[in-house]
Amino acid sequence: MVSLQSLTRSQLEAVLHKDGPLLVIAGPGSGKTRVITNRIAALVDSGVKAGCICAITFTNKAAEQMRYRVESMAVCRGVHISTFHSLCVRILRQYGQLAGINGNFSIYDEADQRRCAKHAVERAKLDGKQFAAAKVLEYISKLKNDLVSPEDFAGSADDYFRKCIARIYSHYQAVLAENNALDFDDLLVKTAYLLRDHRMVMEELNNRFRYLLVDEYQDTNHAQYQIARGMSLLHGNICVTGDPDQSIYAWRGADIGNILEFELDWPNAKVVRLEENFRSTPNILGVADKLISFNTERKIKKLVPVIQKGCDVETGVFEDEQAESESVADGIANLLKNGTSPAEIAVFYRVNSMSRMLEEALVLRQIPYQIVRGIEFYNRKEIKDLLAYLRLIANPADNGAFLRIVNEPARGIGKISLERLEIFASKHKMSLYSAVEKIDKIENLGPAVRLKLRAFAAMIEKFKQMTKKPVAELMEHVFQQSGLVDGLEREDSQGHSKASAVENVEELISSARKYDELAKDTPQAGLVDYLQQIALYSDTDAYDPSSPKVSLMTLHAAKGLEFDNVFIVGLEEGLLPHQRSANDNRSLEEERRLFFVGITRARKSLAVSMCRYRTIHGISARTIPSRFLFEAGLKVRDSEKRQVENKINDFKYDDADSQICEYDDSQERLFVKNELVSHQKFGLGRVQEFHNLGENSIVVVRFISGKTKPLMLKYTNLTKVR
DNA sequence: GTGAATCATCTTTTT
DNA sequence: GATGATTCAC
Repeated sequence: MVSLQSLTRSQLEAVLHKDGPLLVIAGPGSGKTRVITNRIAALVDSGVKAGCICAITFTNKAAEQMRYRVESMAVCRGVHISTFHSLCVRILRQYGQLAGINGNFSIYDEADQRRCAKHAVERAKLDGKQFAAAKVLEYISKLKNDLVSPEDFAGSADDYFRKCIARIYSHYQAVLAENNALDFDDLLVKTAYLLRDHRMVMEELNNRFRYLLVDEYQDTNHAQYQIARGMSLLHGNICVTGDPDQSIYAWRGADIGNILEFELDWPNAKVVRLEENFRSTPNILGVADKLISFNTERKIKKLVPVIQKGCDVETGVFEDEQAESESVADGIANLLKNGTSPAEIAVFYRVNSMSRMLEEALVLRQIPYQIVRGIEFYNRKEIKDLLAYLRLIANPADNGAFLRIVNEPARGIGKISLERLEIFASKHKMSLYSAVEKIDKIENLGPAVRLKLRAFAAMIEKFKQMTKKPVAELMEHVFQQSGLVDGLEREDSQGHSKASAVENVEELISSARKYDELAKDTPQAGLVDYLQQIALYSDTDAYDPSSPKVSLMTLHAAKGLEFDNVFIVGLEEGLLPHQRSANDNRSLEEERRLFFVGITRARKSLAVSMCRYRTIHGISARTIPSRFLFEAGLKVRDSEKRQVENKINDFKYDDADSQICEYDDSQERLFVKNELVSHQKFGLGRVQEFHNLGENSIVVVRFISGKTKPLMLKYTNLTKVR
């Protein structure tokens, strides 16, 4: 335990507040983590049993880190620390039967969900093109996050589209139930309902966890809010920590209102504000502060710097992403040369696809890096295939798993045969797997296919007998016996075997071995538990703070982390703020917070950059500097070194003042919403937004093609149509 | 009926 | 540039 003397007065207040609701509004770098761990220690110190404390974090990784910190204080061993989703899995396995949930449920990932959604659209007899799976799922997910059931929604849906969605939603839930599967959102939804509808569950959980702690509370959605509330209803010992300015998950249903209205919900709540910043230099904080002040929906909060002045935030403008990447890599190489540890350097970007160029530049300079969530490990084909075998073994009702592997490796069981199997299964309301057991009753199947399907089922039955063995052993066995390994080792037409795929599977098996080791003494250990855990594991969790590597990650993944030196790339309109968020003010403010989060990760140095041209979807296009650069007061100037003298570029970004007078100030340069305009390349369009930023004014135009584009007035030839 | 090959489509962020 | 749907050759 850190000596209490080293805490500030407000930190101390939060640490020592024992009973009753507590809201900690903690700005970036304000020592929140320290407060949480010390508060847990203080609770245990005052006689609370460690097992009665439950801390909920946002990511598995955060849980792991907190577990590490808390358990390093020996008395605190036994505190329950997990994410909402893991906690829900545990609750559902224990109490799920009350809501008709079989304990060995599968957890469906995006691909499985898409399949179910398609199925649901079919059953609702609607057009799969008009109701694309991704769109439908997005809608359903929103409903679930708000705890709106299919019945509720069917009752309130008043237009055609919503009525259709309501039908699909209800079919979708039926499909999931048939597969004995829950999707990510269901984990929360079912738990919230369990707490609401079964007083016994609520009481038991309240008695078990006398103290509840929720971190990153600004990013909780309504379902999570209800779960947290239900779990502390009887004792009221709920402590939430977070920062409204760092809410970046509204798109996933996070409700910033949860934190803003905590005091309404718990009128006797104590509120502590941590506004001092022990992390960043005043230079960095100044930029963050200026930027975030452009947001209207916020509680005014100052960032009070504590540490001394450092160097200024650098802004680079580059020709294209290659030049940008090289400059970043050079900058990193320089830092390393001066003795900085690679673990203290990070590069952030808005979208995952932007990592490629950076990687190339780093590889070239032999700089070690780790990429947080690159091509996701658990999304690889070979991994999903093997896991699908295990899923089917654990949960024979899992049609998704069945379809994935019944012909993987190829066994000569084709689409048409499977269609017939599916028709039979749905007619008799059974799973595909049990339909195979009744295969003699199915008409229209060739004798060869019958034989093949029977052999497949026999193989799965054999695997089933091994489920008591350690997961790693079973996995190894399945990998060998299923024929997957042969498929991967066999050389393809170009003479390459998929050695890396085999390596990936080996990695999976060794991680299963680790699981067997760690879980062997817990009562729930086994195949089902393993699969349920792994389903919640994302590659974000692969980030290892102790390894001496430069970190590359999205701005979202950067939440909760800090580094001495930070690079943020791609400060361009359409990218940051992202195109799809530029339409309404709320998501624009979220983009601003996203940049804010990125900025405030940096302790000593921060460099942001943009490109004049960026290649998106194979086409290189002229970009517009992000409005956030101007808002943050960042001077955009050419970085001299890497500039290619290009006469075609009839403009320069440097020293904005020098070019104010490049165009006259007439009314021609002021636009209003819905005004008709014409662009020499894109044609006719209507003004959607106009941001009057002087010479940096931005017009967002929806063109006749249906595309909406942000344009920087000074570089575009936009004329009014009268 | 099966499996490979081509074509078309969409591409933000994540538990 | 990956994923799924469709086509095409066996």
